[in-house]
Amino acid sequence: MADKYELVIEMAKRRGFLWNSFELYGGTAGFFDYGPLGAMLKRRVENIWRDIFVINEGFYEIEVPTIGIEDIFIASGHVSGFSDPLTECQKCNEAFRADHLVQDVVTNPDIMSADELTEVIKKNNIKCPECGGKLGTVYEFNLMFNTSIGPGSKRKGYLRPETAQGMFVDFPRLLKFYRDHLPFGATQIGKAYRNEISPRQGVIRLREFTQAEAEIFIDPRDKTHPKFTEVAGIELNLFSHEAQEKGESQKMSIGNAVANGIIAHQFLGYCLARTYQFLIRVGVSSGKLRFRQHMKDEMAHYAADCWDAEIHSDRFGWVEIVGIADRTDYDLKSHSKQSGTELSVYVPYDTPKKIQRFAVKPDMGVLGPKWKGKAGKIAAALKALKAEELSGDHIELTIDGEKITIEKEAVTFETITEDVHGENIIPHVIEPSFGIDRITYSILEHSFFEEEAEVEDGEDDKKRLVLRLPPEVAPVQAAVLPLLTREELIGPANDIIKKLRAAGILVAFDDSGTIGRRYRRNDEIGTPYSITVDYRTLEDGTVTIRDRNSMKQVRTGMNDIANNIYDLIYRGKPFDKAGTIVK
RNA sequence: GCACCGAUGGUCUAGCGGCUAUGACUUUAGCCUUCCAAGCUAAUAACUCGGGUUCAAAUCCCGAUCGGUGCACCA
Repeated sequence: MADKYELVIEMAKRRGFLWNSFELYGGTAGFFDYGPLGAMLKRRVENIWRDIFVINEGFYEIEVPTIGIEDIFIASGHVSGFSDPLTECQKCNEAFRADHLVQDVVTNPDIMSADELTEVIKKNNIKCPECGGKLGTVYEFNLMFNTSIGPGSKRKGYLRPETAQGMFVDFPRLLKFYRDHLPFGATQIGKAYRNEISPRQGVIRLREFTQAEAEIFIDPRDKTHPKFTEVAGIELNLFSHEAQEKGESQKMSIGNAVANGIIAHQFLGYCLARTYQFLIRVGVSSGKLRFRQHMKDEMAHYAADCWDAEIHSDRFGWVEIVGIADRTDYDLKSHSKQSGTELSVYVPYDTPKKIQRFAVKPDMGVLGPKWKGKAGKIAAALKALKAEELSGDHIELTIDGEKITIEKEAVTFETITEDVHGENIIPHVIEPSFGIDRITYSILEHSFFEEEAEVEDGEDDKKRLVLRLPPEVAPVQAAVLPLLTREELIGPANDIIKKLRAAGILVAFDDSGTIGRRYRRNDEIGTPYSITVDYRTLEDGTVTIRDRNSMKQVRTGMNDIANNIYDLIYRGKPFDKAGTIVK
């Protein structure tokens, strides 16, 4: 009956990967603690993400407050759009979306306030669709956690529901940092918060979770990627619109998918490829990974194309762990409007363009003294006029409802030809957005194996629990085990520990119980390598290294043990090159 | 948020109105042990919380919390 989720979570709790938060006080749904091993695992996943997106792609990381002011979320649409108007039946207590109930009677319920919706329901005598009962007052349930900034409640604040807005808000600073050149990107790894109505599914649906997001600002006219050829050959499991209608995903190279128009453009394809490489590197199994394209009706209206990386989970089926979207210029435009600041990039042309422009020049020397305070408005109105409107003897204007007549001497106009060297464009945004908690859980589930161990005569079936984590993400990277609990073996073991720690390797010492038990303990938490000190160590200074996956051993010198282990973990050194095979 | 089901050491579990609350595994200390968990000895450790019924509640009732399942929600 126990499914894999149960097995994995049980192990994770017992060994210190994941704990329910606030357990001491009974716990609260939607919150999880990372224990000592879980926190380390998660940190290593984040660091690999940094290696790929920050170091190799050059998208510097920023860090902004997790609390945002109201303006940000008005611009992003979260204040209005991240809430649902609910109404409850007074009789059967069922809750309904008020906007859905009135959509037949009014044209655009989306933009109506709760009060307006209440009014509409009352006027049209709309009843509970379940039992026909009376419906209560409409209220907004917003999924953002809110708070107030400073004493009193004047300044509203919200815990951010995504890290993305931080990068958009800092756009002008980022643009300067990158010296006014497109494309550029910024990333952020941090907490985000959503006050889910009823979170279930353990660590899959959290109220506080960690996102790793990149916002990459590109020229909307050029969505190619200079390094596209590097990834064009990578084959992905694609679940496109068409594939979803057929119900079957297809293997296809990124190059082909872009060429055939399945993926909208190179830049998006490139992000899919790097996402794939990241997920495989941290330990998601490729056979349980697919990229699903959003259907047209599921995509945000502003998005050009959107793909989710999904992993297959034993209990939950296909689960979204990454979203990769072309958000076009939606976010920058919204913040531009809300803040009243232009958010654009000046892009020079290769060769300057000749542009013919009609220019109106009000003579402020005449207008100023005559019209005083109104002169500014008059000048602005004049500039908006066309040639034929300016050519009469008098020009009639209406300023603040007052008719004003301007003599033609007060204004000159001409059509001028000038060189234009470039233009301001609003970049498009490509957004790969990663749910780090879901990825961390996926790794645990995909790495978790229950194996039949060899059984000697007269023994029952034996199970070996092993977490086949990639060495690079394993929280404990090496265990040092004296074969027997004896002083003379513990000495060299401590020397080895010192060397490994100096090389930045997280190492555990364990001398409790039989050697077999200790191997199993380490298998269960995914420790990739165990170093055993035996009596031969005292004779010739060699130790054995045991490989967690194969349970094979090599014997090697303890002098360069740190380099040896480091190469095994980080440089992909094959295990049989680490020493001479034992047996 | 609604409905149904569940909750006992770290983990799994016995209990069915009255016990000093089973047992196993784990863990810890010691013994033994020269390479793949469960040899020996000992120790630590639990009735989710709050009310109620009763002489007496882990056990019955009510509520809360958490977990599971279905519905709703998931920008």
